[in-house]
Amino acid sequence: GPSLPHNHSPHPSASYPPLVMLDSVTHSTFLPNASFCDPLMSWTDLFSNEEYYPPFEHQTGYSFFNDAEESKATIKDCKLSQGCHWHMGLQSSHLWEFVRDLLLSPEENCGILEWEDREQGIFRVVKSEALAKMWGQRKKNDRMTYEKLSRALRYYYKTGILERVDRRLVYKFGKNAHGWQEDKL
DNA sequence: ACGTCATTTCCTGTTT
DNA sequence: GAAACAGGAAATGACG
Repeated sequence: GPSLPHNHSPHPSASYPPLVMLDSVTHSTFLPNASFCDPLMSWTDLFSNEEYYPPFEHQTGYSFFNDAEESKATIKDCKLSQGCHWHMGLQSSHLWEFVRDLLLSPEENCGILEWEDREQGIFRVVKSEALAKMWGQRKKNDRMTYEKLSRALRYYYKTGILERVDRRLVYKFGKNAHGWQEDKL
């Protein structure tokens, strides 16, 4: 597989490592701007805090291989996730689909959501207010808060879209949620 | 114009 | 004490 840089730039003013490209990836279909993350954290934040680099699942086209490829991702690395159909899915109308697509898109995710158990569909909200802002941005609602977003998530327990997990900020996709399982992508 | 759906907003109380 | 969780109730806005 491709070798990825294990060191990331400590500061936005520092030079970025060259964009690593997979053989199968020749161009990006992704939006050129970084508007997805802008309202959530500055570039300074992105490059000065080690915590913003969660374990990363490398992607090629529609398949994953998250086994031994456990390296830290940089924003540039995330560009590798080109070609995945769910990218534009961030336009999805429903909250659970938005959350799902964010979970499946490392670039837009920015460490906001993280899989707790990929196979069982258990995930954790790492940055609650950032998630709320992003959802609010999607709905053009600057008054969105995690408090209100979580209320909407709790309604999903009733419909089987989500299942309850007794841990703070942890949720699980239910039997009526689809499109999140890696072997079905 | 109306009803439904999917939240959004607000709130009071409990828990971590 | 702050941040989450729990839900009830009512308001909203998009849509058919």
